[in-house]
Amino acid sequence: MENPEPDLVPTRLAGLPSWLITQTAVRAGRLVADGLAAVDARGYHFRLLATLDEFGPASQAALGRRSGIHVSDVVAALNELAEREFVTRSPDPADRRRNIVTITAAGRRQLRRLEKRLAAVQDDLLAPLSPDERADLTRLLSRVLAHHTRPPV
Amino acid sequence: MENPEPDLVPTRLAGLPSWLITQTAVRAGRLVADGLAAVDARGYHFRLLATLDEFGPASQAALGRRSGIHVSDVVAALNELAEREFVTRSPDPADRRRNIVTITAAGRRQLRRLEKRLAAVQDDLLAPLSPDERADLTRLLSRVLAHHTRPPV
DNA sequence: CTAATTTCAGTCAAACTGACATAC
DNA sequence: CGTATGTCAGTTCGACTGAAATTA
Repeated sequence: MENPEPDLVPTRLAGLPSWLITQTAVRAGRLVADGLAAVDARGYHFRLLATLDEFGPASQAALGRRSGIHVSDVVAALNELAEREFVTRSPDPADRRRNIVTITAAGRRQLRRLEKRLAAVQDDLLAPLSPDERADLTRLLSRVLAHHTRPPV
Repeated sequence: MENPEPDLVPTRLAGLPSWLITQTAVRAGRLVADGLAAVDARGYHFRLLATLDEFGPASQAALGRRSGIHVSDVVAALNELAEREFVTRSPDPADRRRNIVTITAAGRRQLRRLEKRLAAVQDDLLAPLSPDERADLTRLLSRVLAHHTRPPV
């Protein structure tokens, strides 16, 4: 019982930027989820693996701040990643509250698979746009997003 | 325990269009939800009221197709709207499977309130963009969205 | 004492799934 | 018969909330 194709879409919706953004995000999210599901992963996994690979080992709290994932969700996602041995958790001797999370070699291989999938997704998602238009869209969205992301103190 | 401000965001995320779109959508969704919550409404309410106002009375199934809301969610949202007397449901004499849903005068007043709120939200959301840039963004998103919305047969 | 970290057990809105009864 | 409609109960993902235990 999937959502059927739309009839006429009300112009009050179709012209509303917030609606365009959230609806496009629904489509983007589906493409991403499908792409990652083929490798038995989801968005949080990519975000955490990419963050670990780019910044190196980190505490769960730091990981959450960098990836934009809530700390409590970091716990759950890391459980899943650790179970598949894509990351390891070890206590920080310098601060016994912390876990130091490290990406493994298998985790890096998985990350490469996820990146490959995601590159294909971007191409699919932005299919109707020329390279210049894709750059425009990226630039505009980056500015909007930055404006709504108060800088870290 | 809200999500803290981001540290450095990994460039692998920050440059990914799918990530920009979904993250911007998170911000947009928050602004919309907050704006509508002030009038004790949510997104589904606006979408249904706007659809009813624009196309007139309709069955729940047609309403779902036009607003992009799943039929089963239309049921729940209409329950909420009917309880506040913003819409009425009456059986269709010509097809006894159907309910004919109609917006009431109070519903139209509520819709006007919601539209006012949403106009302010758009302005807030797109604050860093010039009018031309806003139009560019809207145009680009419309094209992407249209491409991923197969036309009704 | 306050603050940060990890963890757990929830909530929430939006989208979706599966099933059922009823009517066309 | 197959299909459309309305309804209900349940799930999923991402984001968030509140609280507890531990340690700095």
